[in-house]
Amino acid sequence: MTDRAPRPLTLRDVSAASGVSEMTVSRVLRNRGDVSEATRAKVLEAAKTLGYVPNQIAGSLASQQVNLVAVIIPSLGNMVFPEVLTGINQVLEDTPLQPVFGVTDYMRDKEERVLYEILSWRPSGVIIAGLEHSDATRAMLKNAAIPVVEIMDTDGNPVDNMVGISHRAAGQQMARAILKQGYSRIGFMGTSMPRDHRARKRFEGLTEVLAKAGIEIEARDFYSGGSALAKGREMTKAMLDANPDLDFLYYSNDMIGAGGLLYLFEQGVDIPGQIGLAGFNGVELLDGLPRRLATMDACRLDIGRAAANIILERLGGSTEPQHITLSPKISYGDTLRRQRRP
Amino acid sequence: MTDRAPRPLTLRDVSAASGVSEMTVSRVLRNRGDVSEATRAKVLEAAKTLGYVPNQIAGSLASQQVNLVAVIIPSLGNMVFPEVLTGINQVLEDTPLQPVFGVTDYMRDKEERVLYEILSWRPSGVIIAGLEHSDATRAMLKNAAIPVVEIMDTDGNPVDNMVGISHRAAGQQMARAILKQGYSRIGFMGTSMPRDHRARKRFEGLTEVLAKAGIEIEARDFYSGGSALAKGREMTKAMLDANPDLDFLYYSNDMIGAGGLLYLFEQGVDIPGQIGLAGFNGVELLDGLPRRLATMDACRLDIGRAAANIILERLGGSTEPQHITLSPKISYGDTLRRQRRP
DNA sequence: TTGAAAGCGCTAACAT
DNA sequence: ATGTTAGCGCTTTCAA
Repeated sequence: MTDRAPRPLTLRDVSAASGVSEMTVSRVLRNRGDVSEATRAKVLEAAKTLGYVPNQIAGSLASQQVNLVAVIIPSLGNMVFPEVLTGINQVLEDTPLQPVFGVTDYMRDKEERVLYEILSWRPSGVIIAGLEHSDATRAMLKNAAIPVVEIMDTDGNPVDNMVGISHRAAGQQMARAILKQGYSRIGFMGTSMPRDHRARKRFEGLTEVLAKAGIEIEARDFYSGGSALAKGREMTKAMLDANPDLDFLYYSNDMIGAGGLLYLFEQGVDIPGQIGLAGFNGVELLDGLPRRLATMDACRLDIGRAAANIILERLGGSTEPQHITLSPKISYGDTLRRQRRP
Repeated sequence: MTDRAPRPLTLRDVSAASGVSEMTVSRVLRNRGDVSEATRAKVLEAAKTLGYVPNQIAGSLASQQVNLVAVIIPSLGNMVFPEVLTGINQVLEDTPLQPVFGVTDYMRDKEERVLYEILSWRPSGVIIAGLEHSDATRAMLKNAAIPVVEIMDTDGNPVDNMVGISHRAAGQQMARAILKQGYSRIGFMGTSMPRDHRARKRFEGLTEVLAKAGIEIEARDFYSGGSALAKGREMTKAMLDANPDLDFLYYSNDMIGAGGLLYLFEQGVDIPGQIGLAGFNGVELLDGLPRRLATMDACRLDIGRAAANIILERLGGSTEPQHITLSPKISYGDTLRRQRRP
């Protein structure tokens, strides 16, 4: 094993090794400006044999350009945000931009700290989940003088750009579908995350439409921690034991919905005849359950891609803030479309 | 809405606003050196009202210290790596260090590119998945002269530190458990990822031990893409249709195992009497299935935490490379321990 | 306890 | 096509 380099190599080293000025070395390494093929080859050769890696810190300071895009998300704990990140990655892959992630754990003050830290790297853009932020956070976003995209949710006023779905509309849409299928005694189960504004908005959208039809949620329950699948099972059992007349269960995510589905399936309950079910997110995973759970796609990959594209366009000179609302479709699966009764 | 700042604020601005030298402002903002309470207050006040955010680019260049830890992983497509990231995050949270992620999609050349890009930020340490890298990648890791931790896998020679489990041993251990329970006609299903060295090593460990007992895998099948749960179902059906005498199915991950389990459960197959099953990863999700699938914990969170701690220790002065092998335990669940036959 | 000077490694701008 | 100069915004080092 070779010894570790005591001091990282600099342009000066490559310059010395190749007999070319630092400036020209820099030009070669960045493919900028006219450089003769001969010197070009010399420089590349020297850089490679030395194992030179450019110092972006110095480069960014000098050029006043930082090829970083800050991405701030609440959690890595389910597949939702990793998928968004994948979308962002896909788009940025072919550009000089690199994503840098920060995780807030759904906490406003942590969001503030993370944003502050990440802004201190002077990124070229920010992608941040949600529209609800502290005043300080909004102020930082505005003062940063860089493109900002707020993602996931479009029910609110963005600082700059936004792309997502309307979770309120999603809840409403689901309520209409439920009513149309003739269900009327409805239970709700979700995570107890007071900070999850999107789940809250879906719930509000649901209850709004139901209320207009004179219907109220008859039971609700919340959980936190543990295996979502197991929780879905337990909560479903408990809710139906306590409210045997329910004919529809709306879950705030597909995993607990899947748990409920498995439980009811094992009990031999007629789905969707006696009880209908729906979740949210459109996780690919569901395609292996005994029944396909009704759900709604949260457009995670598309949101990530769109957000990254907005950043690129804004950096490319476009100046109009973009507000993109994607339209998730209900996927009825096998648990929402009631058999027609004779 | 206020206008956007045309030029980001600098220390100079805070200095001017507070009537204190740049140097002292810098000291206050970093809590370094002795500063009188009076000036301290003045500076903080000025910084806050201006909305000053320090420039780490400049700071890092001047101090030759970059509080970044590079984290290079193959994928965000399942929960394995997000969980590792969570572990890393947890540990780094209370330190000045920030993780920066890069994704390789299980491709060596992409790993090389990503590492090069990320090293150009001069991070203080690198955490990278796996032990199999291109020569260029290994050379960069060595030359970087920073602590490197290779994670997940300990079957091989690390550049510097490593922490993970032996996937070969995991496969062996599972083989022994399978044999001990009296199974002998074994099928294997996994992802067709030639680059997933860890899955390969588990498979090799399995076949080694079986071979010593004079047993060969009787059927194997691989998939790529699509819903793992659905694939598990399909593949299981196909494999058993073609090989009805199999009495054990080993899956390279829990999701396809869960699919197989659901299928067999619906078919009324006696599990684990007629057929035993096992997966790998120990995903929490499994706790809601009709039977608990046998599996092995991949220690993802622990690996992330240990890796981050190693980085901290090495940066703190410790100089001994650490090689940590965690020991996953088989979780027998309900699908591996055969009922005793009378 | 505070300030002044020098320089981190690179690139923009201007020579040649 | 190549080189020179100045300076990015901060911190280290030294002086007061």
